Amino acid sequence: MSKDSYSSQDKMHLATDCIIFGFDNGILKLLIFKRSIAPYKGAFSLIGSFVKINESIDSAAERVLEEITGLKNVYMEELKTYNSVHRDPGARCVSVGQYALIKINDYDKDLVEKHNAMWYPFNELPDLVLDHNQMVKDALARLRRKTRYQPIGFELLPTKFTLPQLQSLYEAIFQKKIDSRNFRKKVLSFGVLIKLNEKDRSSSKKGAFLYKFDHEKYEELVTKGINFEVRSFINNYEPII
Amino acid sequence: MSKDSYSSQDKMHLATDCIIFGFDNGILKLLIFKRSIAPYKGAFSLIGSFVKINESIDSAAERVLEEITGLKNVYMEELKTYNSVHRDPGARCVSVGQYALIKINDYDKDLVEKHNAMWYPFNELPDLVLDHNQMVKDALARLRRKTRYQPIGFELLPTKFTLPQLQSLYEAIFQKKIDSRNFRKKVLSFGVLIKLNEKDRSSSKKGAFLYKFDHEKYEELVTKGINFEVRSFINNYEPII
DNA sequence: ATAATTAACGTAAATATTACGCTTATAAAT
DNA sequence: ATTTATAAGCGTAATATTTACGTTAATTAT
Repeated sequence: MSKDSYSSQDKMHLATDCIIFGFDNGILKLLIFKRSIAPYKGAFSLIGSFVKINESIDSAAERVLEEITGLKNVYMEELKTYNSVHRDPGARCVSVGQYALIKINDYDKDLVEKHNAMWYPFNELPDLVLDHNQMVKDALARLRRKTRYQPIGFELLPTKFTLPQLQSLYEAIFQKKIDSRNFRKKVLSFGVLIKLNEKDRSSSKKGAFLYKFDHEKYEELVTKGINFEVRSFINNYEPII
Repeated sequence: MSKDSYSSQDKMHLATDCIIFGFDNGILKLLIFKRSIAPYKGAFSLIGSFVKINESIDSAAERVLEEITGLKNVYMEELKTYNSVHRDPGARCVSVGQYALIKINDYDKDLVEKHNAMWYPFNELPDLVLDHNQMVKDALARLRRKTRYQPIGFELLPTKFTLPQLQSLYEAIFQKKIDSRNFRKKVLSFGVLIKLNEKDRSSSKKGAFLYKFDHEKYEELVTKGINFEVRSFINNYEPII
């Protein structure tokens, strides 16, 4: 949800709301915005839109996402529907949550600012309208689950990234410290990382080698039925409160 | 989808379709029905309904499920939305797939027959209307994924079941032979099965002990963060074609 | 009795995970 | 120049889990 105004009481509305994740220097963030128009003027909300009669739900989500961040071709996936009859007091409105993973340096800062949107650390989110806080929780749960068996996290990192960066992303997602030696061993063993002849020195004197994700190799292994399950993520991570 | 007739071209319809799994003596089956009214009269279809303005999507699914099988309190979960603009040539209709797992001996046979519904082995499904075959594929993929880490399969077995039965269920879901000694060891190790002092002799002279699922213990372990991941299911099972 | 069949139990070998210790490269401080 | 501090990178032994497969048990039919 997060739209303009309603009219008829007897019409079924279909909307989509985007749970937009970003990863900023060790911190998992969410893009939300402060509504400048009624209803819920001044309140925080996810970014969403009604679905038009001649567009698919993902098109609608892509449309708002581009409108607000300037980004196209973003990783996005359906989360679930939010459909309780009275979730939106203004009208019967079913909303399809979609979670998106974006590379946080790529978005259009002017656009975001213009729309009153801003990045909030996941742990410091304000109250959001309607059931949007629930959507956010569900999205993190899904992100965690998906991350267990699919190297989806790469969507949140720049194209070139270091192993320590990758590790800190997983630590942010699971809210859990990981042993760096075992982490390195495990992720390299999948064989989908290409080591570059370049270092990133922004966080240490020694500098860490940059890697990129080998999409081709990944697809090849997926069709072979290889699993990317990471056992150490599975156990003992912090619950989502 | 799977409804009566449409009127306006400019209205967004919301429907739900149920992918109903059953497990019958080693074979995974699906409950579908032969439409006796237009549109698609005579064609096979999933069981579905429009969602009414004053009911949630799950209520709608529960409503049709009860209408056709007589069953209440069935395990059911949202799969995903099917929302491409032209998926239904009759109108703009978004359908939410819901998959349900039922104990195949419990349903009301007269009701099912009356509605032209019937159980088909998963591997021998006929062509279904619209995108229903895709829904079925997606549902199996989801069932497999979910089964990996949650003992969801019990929903498909009678309350009392034997270990060989449980194994054959997993073999049907993953289309893969499992070593019975290792299977037994693994599932018992979770500690959520209660051995009964009763045997089922329907499939062997020796007879196999009956077990029941310990829901309480299961919930307790889940809150403790125990995982029910079964590694041997993860690898090398048959792809869904 | 014996054979045939499914169920149940056990154990060794192969793999994978976990818990650490140690070295390396470099910039900043002395 | 040398030392120091720090993150990065590599390796290995201990532990746990999975896999492969041999054996025994209960029962009915012959």
